[in-house]
Amino acid sequence: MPRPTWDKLDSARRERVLHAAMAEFGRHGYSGGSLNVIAREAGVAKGSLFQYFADKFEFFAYVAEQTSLAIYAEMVPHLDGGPRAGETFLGFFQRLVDVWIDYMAAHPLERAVTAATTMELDPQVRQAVREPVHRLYAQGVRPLLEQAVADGALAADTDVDALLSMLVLLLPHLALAPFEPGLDSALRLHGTRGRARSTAAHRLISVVFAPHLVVAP
Amino acid sequence: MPRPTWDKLDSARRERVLHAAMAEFGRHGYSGGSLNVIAREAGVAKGSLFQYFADKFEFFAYVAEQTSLAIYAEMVPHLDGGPRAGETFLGFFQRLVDVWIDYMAAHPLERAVTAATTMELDPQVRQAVREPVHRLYAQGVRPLLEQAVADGALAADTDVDALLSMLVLLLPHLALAPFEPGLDSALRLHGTRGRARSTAAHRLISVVFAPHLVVAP
DNA sequence: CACAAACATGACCGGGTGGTCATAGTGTGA
DNA sequence: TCACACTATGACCACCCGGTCATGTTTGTG
Repeated sequence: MPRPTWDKLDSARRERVLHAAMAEFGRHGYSGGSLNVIAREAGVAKGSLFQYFADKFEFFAYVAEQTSLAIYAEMVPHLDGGPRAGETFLGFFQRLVDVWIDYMAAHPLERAVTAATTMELDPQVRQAVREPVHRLYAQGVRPLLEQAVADGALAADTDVDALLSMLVLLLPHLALAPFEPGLDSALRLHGTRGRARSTAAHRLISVVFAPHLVVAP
Repeated sequence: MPRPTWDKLDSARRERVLHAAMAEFGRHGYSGGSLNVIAREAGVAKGSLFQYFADKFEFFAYVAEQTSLAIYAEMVPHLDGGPRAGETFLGFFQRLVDVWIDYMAAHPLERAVTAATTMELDPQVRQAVREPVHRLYAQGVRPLLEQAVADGALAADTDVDALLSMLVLLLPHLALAPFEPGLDSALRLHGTRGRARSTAAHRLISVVFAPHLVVAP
């Protein structure tokens, strides 16, 4: 909820401010990000920032939301059709994540902001920033899940809301994982030789070991 | 590397300082944590903190390392024997994670510090704090991996170092996941009906969907 | 007891923070 | 040309930060 002034702003100026804010908040997160730095880098007086946003939190929340929207806009074309002909539901989501990862690779600024919001420690800030993301998921992903349930690809008793919440939490981690030093594709994680059935933590563990297991558990 | 004074300290006082530091750093992370608050909560003059540690970073690194050591000490008895008779290597690690999760449930302070270090944004701080953890893994977990390779439980061409690095990155997330609001066990993630083979991201996705998939991909 | 070494203390420092506000500038419509 | 609403600006505010240091206290030792 930026002030009306923000929308009436000269777009070049608005872009400069947004860009500087993404860079600063992306580097240092919400509490560590400095409004002084943002104003300086954007070539704008600090006072101006408070003409656009009520306070630092609203500013950060706006930056986070805009970033989510930008990513979402990139995903929409791939969401639209649902699974392609002959594509499994799982394969469909795998493809979506690949698209997201490619986007992250091409947009370091958006990636940094995503990381900053994902890594946010303060529960209040984290939740407030996750809420609009949740809305986007509810709009773009929820119908896909419901369709999958209707098609029989997902179990009829699937708790769609719970599944949606989990996706909101997990997918950013997945999209960011390839850019974590030490977790890159050089680890030869492609291909699997094993499988496991167990609790959630167990299955995540199996993900780690799958490419290395000779004997299926 | 705390100053010598720290070790010669009255243990009650030392414990108060450590406790206050874990609480504060656990809540607000490294950059957000306040030495003033720590000193006040510990009932100690701020100047004293600088008699024990050279600066804030060394202090934080020490707190993080002590927390890792405390957790590690709890795990040692379960690491010692390696897999039990009849236990698969994967099942063994699954059991370790369960132990870790139980520990986290019983020790919110250690859990908060783990979260703060895991969520740390600054790459330098994150890496510096992860290094001693890596050493612990190299000491406690690496032999298990090597043994598994020798036993044929893991593929002979397994890159043990890479696998170790990945475990250092992933396991804390797994241990913390059950305490993330919205990711709790109420999601009925136990039991699985499907399996998938694909890239790392794909397999993580399969973890999300496994309990819900009716038809194996 | 005397002396010294070690330690605890909190006032103090420079600097950075989010946020405010009086002022100056700008654009618009009559 | 004037008047008015709007916006850009940066000096300024109170506050908090990590870190220092002179001082007083405690402790160990001969």
